[in-house]
Amino acid sequence: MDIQYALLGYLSWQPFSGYDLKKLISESDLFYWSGNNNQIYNSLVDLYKRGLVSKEVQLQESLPSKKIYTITQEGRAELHRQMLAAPELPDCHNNFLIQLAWAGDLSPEEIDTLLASYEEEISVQLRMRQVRAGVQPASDPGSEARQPIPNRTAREQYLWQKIAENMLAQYQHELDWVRQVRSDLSASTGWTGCAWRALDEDQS
Amino acid sequence: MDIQYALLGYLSWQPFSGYDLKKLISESDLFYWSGNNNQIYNSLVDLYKRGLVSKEVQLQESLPSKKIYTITQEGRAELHRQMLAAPELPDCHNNFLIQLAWAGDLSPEEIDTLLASYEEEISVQLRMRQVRAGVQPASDPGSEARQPIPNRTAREQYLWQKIAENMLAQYQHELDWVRQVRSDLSASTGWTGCAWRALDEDQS
DNA sequence: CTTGTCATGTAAGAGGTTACATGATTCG
DNA sequence: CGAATCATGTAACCTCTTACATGACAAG
Repeated sequence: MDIQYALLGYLSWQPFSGYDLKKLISESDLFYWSGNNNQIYNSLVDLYKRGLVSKEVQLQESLPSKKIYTITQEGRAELHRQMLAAPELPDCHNNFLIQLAWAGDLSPEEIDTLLASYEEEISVQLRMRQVRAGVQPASDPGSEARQPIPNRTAREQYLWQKIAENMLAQYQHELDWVRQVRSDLSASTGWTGCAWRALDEDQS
Repeated sequence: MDIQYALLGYLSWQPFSGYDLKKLISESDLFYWSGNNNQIYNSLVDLYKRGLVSKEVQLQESLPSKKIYTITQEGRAELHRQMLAAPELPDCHNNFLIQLAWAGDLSPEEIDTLLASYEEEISVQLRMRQVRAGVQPASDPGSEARQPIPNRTAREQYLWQKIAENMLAQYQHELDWVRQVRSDLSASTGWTGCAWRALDEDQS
């Protein structure tokens, strides 16, 4: 349950409703999230049961009533405990690599088409995330980087920036990798269209 | 269900038992896997129901009987269809980044301890995977790179090598990143132990 | 005498996804 | 008139993880 940790983290800044938290999490690239609310509302109920947050219902005229959650002392203690926990290794589920692993029997053209569409997807994703992270393409002066919650400490801002850089660099690396694989493969079919095929048939 | 795809992939090489497949998958770094067998045996049953593999029971004296699975024509067709499917984006679950996101209130020493233990874990993992992938530390002539199934085509071998490089590079990048963050943070507490603290208290 | 290998499975539970449900209001 | 926003939730489902179960044999 790492979504709970994220919820508790946001609530350590200020009280929020479930709806607010949903938006914060869906707008942030840090939290991989299915996009549906069920998990957040259930987690909040659970946090409440465990006494880590308190709840206050705000009635609104002609709008559904809000539930404002506030972090408790126990919540802050739990958050602090989690902060110091032994770090986990990242686990990356890259289905494309699995797909590629068995793609050796495809024709060079088919493989290249596959790699090209992966390259395109990664590059779109990278650009999207760059924009959201406030990386501007050197021109385009308008549109400031989004700053959802200001007034954080300098160290915290530094950490958030480094986290964003980490994730962007991963997409960048993936893009460089796929481009390199494509150029390798096209180079080797380039010299000798049948060199690969000859090798292949040699061993099969 | 990407484990099924991997199973079908291995079975496209040659027939295997569930136990064999379990070992292949657990020894390979490509497939993130909980380490338990349930998923594999169930997936094989499912593949069998869908007619993608056939099954043959081999009785052995004084050993449990084996079930040897062989890929069918429909299985090969399905594998080929999956090969050409639209690639998915990688989804990386890096819990450490989430942990770090809320660690801004820790003391510089506590953050560095946290980063140091992450660095250690990544570096251990990287070395382990380098060894398994056959990357030798320039000395140490013995111990060849493991080659579970030889007789693959040259293109396939190239792809598997690139896949391994991709994953190693990701760990390497993670290691570089955490080292850079550590040196940044220690540098800024170095010049002025209280510069950070002053900034922090300014804004809180 | 305990641990590991061979070889298969069941059962329970945690976790996450998809879809459905409500109902007023505002914007194009 | 249809779609999006605000705001919360339920129910069914699928996947994955954890733990348990068997039973002979070999190695330290």
